[in-house]
Amino acid sequence: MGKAVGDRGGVVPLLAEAFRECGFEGASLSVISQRTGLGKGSLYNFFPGGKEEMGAAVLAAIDAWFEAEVFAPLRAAGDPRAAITAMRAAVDAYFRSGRRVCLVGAFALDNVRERFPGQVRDYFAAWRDALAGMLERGGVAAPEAREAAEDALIQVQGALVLCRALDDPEVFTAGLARMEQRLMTLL
Amino acid sequence: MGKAVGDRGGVVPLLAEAFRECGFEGASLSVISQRTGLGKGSLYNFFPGGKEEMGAAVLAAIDAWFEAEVFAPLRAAGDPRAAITAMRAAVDAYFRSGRRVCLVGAFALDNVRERFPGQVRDYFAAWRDALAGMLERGGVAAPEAREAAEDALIQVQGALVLCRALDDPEVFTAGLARMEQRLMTLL
DNA sequence: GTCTATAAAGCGATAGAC
DNA sequence: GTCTATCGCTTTATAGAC
Repeated sequence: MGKAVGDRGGVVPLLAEAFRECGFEGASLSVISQRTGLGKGSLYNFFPGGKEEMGAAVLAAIDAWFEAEVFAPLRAAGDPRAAITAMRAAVDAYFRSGRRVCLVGAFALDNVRERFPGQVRDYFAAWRDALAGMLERGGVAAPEAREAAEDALIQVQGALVLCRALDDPEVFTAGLARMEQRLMTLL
Repeated sequence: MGKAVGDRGGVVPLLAEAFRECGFEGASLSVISQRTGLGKGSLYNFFPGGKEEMGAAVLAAIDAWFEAEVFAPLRAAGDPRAAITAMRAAVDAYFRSGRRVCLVGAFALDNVRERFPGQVRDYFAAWRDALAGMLERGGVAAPEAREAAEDALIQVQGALVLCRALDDPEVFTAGLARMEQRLMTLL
């Protein structure tokens, strides 16, 4: 049984958790119905496009969160070293120190990716570009900044995979620490 | 339509490709039937346990390949630097420069993981331990060797995720190169 | 050993009462 | 706006002919 949620905006976070924990295909409408406390009729009232629209809404919400909490701060002027530490803290909090999966990364590996190719790509591209831009403002040359940004994203995603596979949260925490340290040495 | 394969051993690679390209849930029996050219009756003759047994057989085959081509060479005595280069080459070839997904990593992110927890964990643990042991023989202290090994695995898995998400094979190639370089600087 | 036919269950999605 | 009932389809798995 799930919570009672009044509007579409309140449903999206529950959908996101369902997709994260069960996978997009594994989160059937009956699972979603149980978790949200809403009947299928209500779900289709909020999302006439069905699961496809639910997935798109969840990806949009994730992108909006990162835009506000991670990308925008990176783009804002400010101490680069402080920005890196803030990014690390936000990422660690969001992924609950590795206990939470990155839905966008999971979609990318799965063939669910082919249903939301633009949203998956844009999420990572926006993150990479925001981080690379910040590094450039900190004095790093453009090609090196871009490579370092890609490397940081790889570190986050890889740490999530290995952390889940080994079932060891420390793997994620240590990986994030190395990511932060490597970015710091560039500045 | 698929190839005609005579025995169970010949079917497993086709199953692996089906799971990689469609995901474990997305690779339905009808898809598998088409790709292997075998009817459902034949498939259940080879794998009485159904998809569960197919998944386990594929994971076992992947583990066997890496055991022979990656883990064992790492455990064998020999020049550590040459061993690192050989590992990089084997990994790059196996994942087809990023165009192929790591099924074990995909299972780890998806909740399919809960169906094969031991096999997913053992694959990464064996890789990490073989690599860490090789680094130790090269003179790296045990804790640093283990961390470097975990970091290398993170690099591979993260590069596969980002490469797929951005649809850019160069992301994988560059990530592997950084992995190799970082391991080299330890020796 | 391989096939076709079929069973039983679950899926996403819809209709219509309230 | 929310529910229940139901549609049509696909799923995994089995049975039985050959």
